[in-house]
Amino acid sequence: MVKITDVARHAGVSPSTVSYALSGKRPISEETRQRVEASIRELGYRPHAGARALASSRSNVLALVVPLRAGIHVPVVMQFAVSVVTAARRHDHDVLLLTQEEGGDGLRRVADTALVDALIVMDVQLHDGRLPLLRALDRPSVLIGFPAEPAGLTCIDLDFAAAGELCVEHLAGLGHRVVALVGSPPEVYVRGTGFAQRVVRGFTAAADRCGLSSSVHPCEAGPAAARRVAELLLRERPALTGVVVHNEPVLEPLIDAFEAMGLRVPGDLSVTAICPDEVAGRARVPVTSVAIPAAEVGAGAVDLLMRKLGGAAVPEATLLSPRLTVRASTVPRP
Amino acid sequence: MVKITDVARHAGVSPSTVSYALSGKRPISEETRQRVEASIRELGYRPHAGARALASSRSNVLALVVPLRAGIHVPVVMQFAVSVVTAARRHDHDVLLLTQEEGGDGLRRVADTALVDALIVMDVQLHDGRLPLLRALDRPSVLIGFPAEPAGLTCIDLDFAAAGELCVEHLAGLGHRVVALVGSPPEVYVRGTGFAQRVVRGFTAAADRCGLSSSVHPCEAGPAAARRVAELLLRERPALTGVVVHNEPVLEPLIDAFEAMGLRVPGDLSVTAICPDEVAGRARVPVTSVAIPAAEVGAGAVDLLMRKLGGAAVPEATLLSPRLTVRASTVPRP
DNA sequence: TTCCCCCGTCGAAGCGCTTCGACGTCCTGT
DNA sequence: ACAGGACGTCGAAGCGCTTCGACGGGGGAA
Repeated sequence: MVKITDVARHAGVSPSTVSYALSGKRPISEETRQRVEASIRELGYRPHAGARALASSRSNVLALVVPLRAGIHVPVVMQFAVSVVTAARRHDHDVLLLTQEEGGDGLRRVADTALVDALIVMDVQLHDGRLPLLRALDRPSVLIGFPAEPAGLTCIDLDFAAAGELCVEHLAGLGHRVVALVGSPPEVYVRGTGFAQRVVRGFTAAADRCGLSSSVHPCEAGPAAARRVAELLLRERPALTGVVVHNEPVLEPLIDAFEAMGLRVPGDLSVTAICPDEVAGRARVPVTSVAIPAAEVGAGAVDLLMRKLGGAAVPEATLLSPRLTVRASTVPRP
Repeated sequence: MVKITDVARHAGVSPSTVSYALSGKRPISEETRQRVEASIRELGYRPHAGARALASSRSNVLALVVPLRAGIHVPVVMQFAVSVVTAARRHDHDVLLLTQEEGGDGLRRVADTALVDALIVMDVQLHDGRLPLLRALDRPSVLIGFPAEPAGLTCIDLDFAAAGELCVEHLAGLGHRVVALVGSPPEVYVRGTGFAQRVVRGFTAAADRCGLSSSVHPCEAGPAAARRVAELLLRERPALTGVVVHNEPVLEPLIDAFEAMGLRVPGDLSVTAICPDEVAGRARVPVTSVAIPAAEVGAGAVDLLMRKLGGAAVPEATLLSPRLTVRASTVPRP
């Protein structure tokens, strides 16, 4: 293994000079830097990560905790993860993968052993057991998602309330007067998943503001549940012409159910969804939707973390504005 | 930060004794170990990962390279990743996440900087550009998937040839005499994805062996392509009664297409697939299938790596036996 | 009883890097 | 012309841990 002293000898300088040439933490003459860089290339020098971490107390590694639980859309998680890795690499950092399973212990372990400099936690619950730990840890962290009490933490996420509003406003703008939200399974609300509740709030608020008649309907996964909800809507809200779906696996079955009941989409019913673009795009009728900007959120989380590691103050809450993509599933009210 | 010398002082022993008590690399009296452990607990000692890595030249971190490319089923990748992390934790190791995007450079970087002790590479192509690098690296690695020339490497995967055979044998056992394989998109074969070709080999070999009439049909993703293949099969192989599908996204559309053309599954046509259980299970007709044992493969890869790190010799090729789950889509030939 | 060897422990020497203080040298302002 | 800086470099002191050789004491074999 070639080490910094080898490079130093080869370039005719001291090890500290090599270090400074590499880090830029002190001025080094152009000529010396050239020589050092040439030696590094020639010898194929690679600084030893462990030694570096020990001396600098910086590992240049971030921890990423990914969720495993049911009900979360795996491809989106993957997009997050990939964008986090990509963004981290831009800042010369690597990413250590932790599973939710390990819980708080995993976080504490990688933080306490100085394996990582900072942490990103996905899928935060409203009353997440890891929150006290994250507050107490001596390393910076960023949450993807918002807990009930985000004070003292740094959080980033799509602005789900605004997403809910945006869908309603889009429908209202098309002249729809009676709208319904088909939401996540009941247990998601019970569990206290913040974003689901925030969608409901945004949906309801916007409907009230726009003077629409609105209702909210949690829905299990699967075609059977979709059919039940469709029947219920048809029966109890016959004037319904606008539907917002916040429940990926149910989107297609729900549209199928409507059609099976003689309601054409978008002819009789305009449908908009909050879901990944791929889900919206590949449905039988491409669905007007607000996408989860996974890549943006991931990159944003890394940027926040880097700023914190740099000692900068960052906002506690970062809400990404939703963007609505109009597709074939929404039309003006007949 | 509490360090090993603090523990040593607190327990009234030398730092080396603490180290040995922790690692077990030298005998330590029961009584001393007790005392050391008590001190560790009391002080909340956590060994510094970087220092440990530097002194022992072992980071206890594995690299995992995940693919990003189109055409691979994301949930399966995630299952791999999670099972790798879980298995690694059982061996007191952590997992560093790398994306395919970084290519060979990423592998070289984490290996050369001693950030990781060993590497797991997913989605290996038949003529993968990273193979020479992996062979040259001074750290052990395990490939998930088989390249054309696996000599000198350690590989693990589902035995796709056997999976193809198993599907055929299942159909043959039910009395079917004319079978077809609906495979991956043509580019997958062109790209040289080993497992796709191995399925074809197994399928053809078993059909020949069983005296069946067989044919192979690559197929693009999407319902349109599925319909085309269905029509082609109906037209050119009217006696067809058994189909093997090795193409997740096409499975459902294909069945839909058959039904739309008046062919009932399994009444007229028995269908079996090589795909994740969730895909097979959630289809309109639950499909008899051979699953990708992602968790097994991931855990197996980690085990191989640990053995290699321990200095043991391991087989170059590990093929996991396919298991066929019979569901509603296959019945005896009428 | 004597010799050996093993058990359990210690001290010290690094592992490879960063960083701090120090020290020339050369430039600039007055 | 000279003090005061800024610049560029060096040496040495660690960062916290593992590991190697050494050593005293006790037990078994002869």
